[in-house]
Amino acid sequence: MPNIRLPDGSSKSFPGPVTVAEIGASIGAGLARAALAGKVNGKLVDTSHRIDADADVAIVTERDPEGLEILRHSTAHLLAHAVKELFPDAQVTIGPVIENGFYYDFSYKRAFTPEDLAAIEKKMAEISKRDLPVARKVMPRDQAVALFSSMGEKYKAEIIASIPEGEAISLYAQGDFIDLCRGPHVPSTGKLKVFKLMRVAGAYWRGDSKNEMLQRIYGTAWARKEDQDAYLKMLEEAEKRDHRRLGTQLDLFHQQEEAPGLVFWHPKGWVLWQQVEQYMRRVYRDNGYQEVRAPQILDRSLWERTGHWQNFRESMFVTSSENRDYAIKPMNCPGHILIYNKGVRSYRDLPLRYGEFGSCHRNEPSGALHGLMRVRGFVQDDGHIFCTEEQILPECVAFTALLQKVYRDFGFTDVIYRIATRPTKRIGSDEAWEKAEKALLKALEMSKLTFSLAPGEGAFYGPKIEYSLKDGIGRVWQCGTMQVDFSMPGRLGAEYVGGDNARHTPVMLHRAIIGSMERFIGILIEHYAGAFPLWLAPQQAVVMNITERHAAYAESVVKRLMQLGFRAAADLRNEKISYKIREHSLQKLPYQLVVGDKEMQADMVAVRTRGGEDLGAMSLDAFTARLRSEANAQ
RNA sequence: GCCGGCUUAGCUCAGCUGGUAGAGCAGCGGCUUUGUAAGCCGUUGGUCGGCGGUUCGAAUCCGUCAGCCGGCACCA
Repeated sequence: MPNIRLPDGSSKSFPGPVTVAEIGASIGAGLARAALAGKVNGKLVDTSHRIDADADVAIVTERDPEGLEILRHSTAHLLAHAVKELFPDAQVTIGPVIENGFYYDFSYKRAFTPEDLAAIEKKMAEISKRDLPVARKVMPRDQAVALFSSMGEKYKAEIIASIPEGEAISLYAQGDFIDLCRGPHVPSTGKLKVFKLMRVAGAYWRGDSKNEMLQRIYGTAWARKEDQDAYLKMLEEAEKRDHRRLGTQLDLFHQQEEAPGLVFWHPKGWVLWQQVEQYMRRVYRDNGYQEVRAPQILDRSLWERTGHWQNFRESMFVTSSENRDYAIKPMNCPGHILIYNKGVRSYRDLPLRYGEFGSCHRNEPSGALHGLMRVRGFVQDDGHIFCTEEQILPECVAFTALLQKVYRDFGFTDVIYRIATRPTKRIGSDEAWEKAEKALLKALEMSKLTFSLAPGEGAFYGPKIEYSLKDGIGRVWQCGTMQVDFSMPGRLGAEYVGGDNARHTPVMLHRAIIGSMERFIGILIEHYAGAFPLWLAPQQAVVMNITERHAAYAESVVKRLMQLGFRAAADLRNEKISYKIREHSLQKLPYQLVVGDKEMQADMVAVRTRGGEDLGAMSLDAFTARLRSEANAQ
C-alpha cells in the first residue's frame, strides 16, 4: 500500500506497487501524456519505474530542467538508432547531453557528410513517428559485455568492461536498437519531436589524441519548436558579432596567410588597442607596479635553466646565429627575473612588482588558431611579484579585487574562478607545490568566492588561479591568471637579503588580468558587437556637413573636438546626409553630428546617437560635457 | 597536430552534370548641393589560393601544399 506524496503536498494511496506513469495517469490525462520521467525521493527514474513503498514522487515533464535534459539524452539515442539503421556497420560509443543539445560519437569507416546528416535527421523523424516504446533492462556486467561483443560493438563492450565487476548494467531498447545507458529516458520515441543535427566533427576516442578518431555528430533538441527557433536565431546573432567579421567590417585588423596566427592592426583597431593598453598602464601605476621591458630573443642556455627548453620546447620559435641558439620568448617571467637580479634586493624591497606589456610568441598547433582568440604572437599585461611566502596571501587577495574592478570597468560583471593544480609534467618539489596550492585556495576563500578545482591543469612551474569572464551572450573566456612559483626564481638565482642578514630565494607570482591583449580585444568586440562604449570607441564622433558651404564649419568643429582630446573626424563627401548617417551607423560610431545652415549660424551641432536618437541642436560645450561624463562612466 | 569542409573582384556572394568568369556594394568619372539609415548615369577591376596531373579543353575532375572555418587534442 504505497503512500505517494506529491510536490504540491498532497498524498495518494495505491492498493499495490505503482509505476510513475500510473501515478501521472491517476492525476490527469494531460499529465500522463506529458510525463517524460519521474523523480522518486529526489532520484530521476523512468516513467515505467515501479514504486512499492512510500515515497515522494514528482512527474518530470518538459517544463522541468531535468525533463529537457532527458529529452536531449533520448534524442542522442534516437540519433544513434537512426545511424545504426542507415549504416549498420557503424559502431556506437558515447552520446552525452551538452549545453543546448547533445552529441554522439560513432566509429565508421568514413566520415559522415552533410548529406548523410540530412538523411539521418530524416530517419530520426521517422523513428520518432513510429513512437517505439523505450524499455529499460538490467543485466549483470559480464553478460552485458558478452552481448555488446556479440553485436560487434567493441567500444561499447570496452566501456562496460571498465565498470566494476559484479555491478548491474542498465540497457535501453527501442525497437531493434539497444544501448548501454544509465538513463532515465523518455517512455517512447514519439516524445522526441524538436531536434536538429548541427554538424559533424572528428573527436578522439576517450578524448585522447593517441587514440583513433571517431565521427562526432552534434545536435540540438528542445521541448518546443519556438525554443529551438530562438536558439537558432541566437546562433545567427552570435555569428553577426563574430570578431573576425566585425574586424573586417569596422576595419580594425586583418590576418593573412603569410603570417598565420598573427595580427595586422589597422589604424582604428590600434586606437582601440591603445585605449586598453593606456588604461592598463594606469592600473599598473596606481597599484604599485613598475613598468619594464625585456628583450624578445634570449639565449638557449637561459631557457635550459628555466626549464622551458625541456618542458615548453615544442611551443617555442627558435632561431640561431653565429653558432648560438636562441628562442623568441614565450613568456615574460625570465626577463623580469634578470631585471630583478641586477642589484642586491632587501626584504624591505618586497613585494617588488614588475609589469610589462610583454610581447610573446608561441608556436601553437595550426588547428588551435582562431582569429584573435588564439594567436601565435600576443601581448600580455604580464606582471611578476617578487615576495616572501607570507606575502603570497595578501598579494593574491589584493590582485583578485583589482581584477574584479578592471573587468567591471570593461563591462564584465560575471567572473568564474578555478584553481588548477599540479600537472604530471612539472618542476619543483612536492612540498613546494603543496604550499603553493594551499595559498591559492586560502586566497579565494578569504575573498569569499566560490570556485572549482581543475586537477592537473597547472603550469609546469606552479599552480594557478584561472579567472574567466562571461561575455554579453554568455560565453566564458579565461583571461586572468595568478600563478605561484617557488621554482623559477631559484633556478635563475634570484635572492634577497632577509632581516636575519642571510640570503633567501623570493617567491614569484605570475599574474595577468586581461591575459592576452589580442584575445581580450576579440572578446570586447564580440561583447559589444562592435558598438564600443565611448571611452573605447576608435572614433567617437563624426561631423557631417549638409552641403559644401558648411564644410569649413564642420572642420572647425572637428578641430575643436580634437583639441579637447576627443576622437573625431569630418565627413565632407558630396553625399546626402541620410547616406552618410547610414554609413556611420553601420560603423557603429557613438555620435553623429550634423551641421547645416541653422547650426552654423548658431555655432551649434545637431547630435544623433548611435541608437538613432535625435538629441537636437546643442552647443559644442554642451556636447563635450556630455562626452566627458560618458567617457568617465567606465 | 588529427578528422571533415571551404578558398572566385577591396567586401558579400552566384557560377547545374568540364566548353577559358558574373551580381550587389565599395572604388573611379560625371550629374546632383543634398536636413537624420542607400540620389542618378557611366566605368575600372579577377592568370577563380599555390603547384602538378587527367582532358582537345579545368573555376569545375584527381593529387599535393598552404591558409581559413567547424570540432577534437592543446592552451593566454
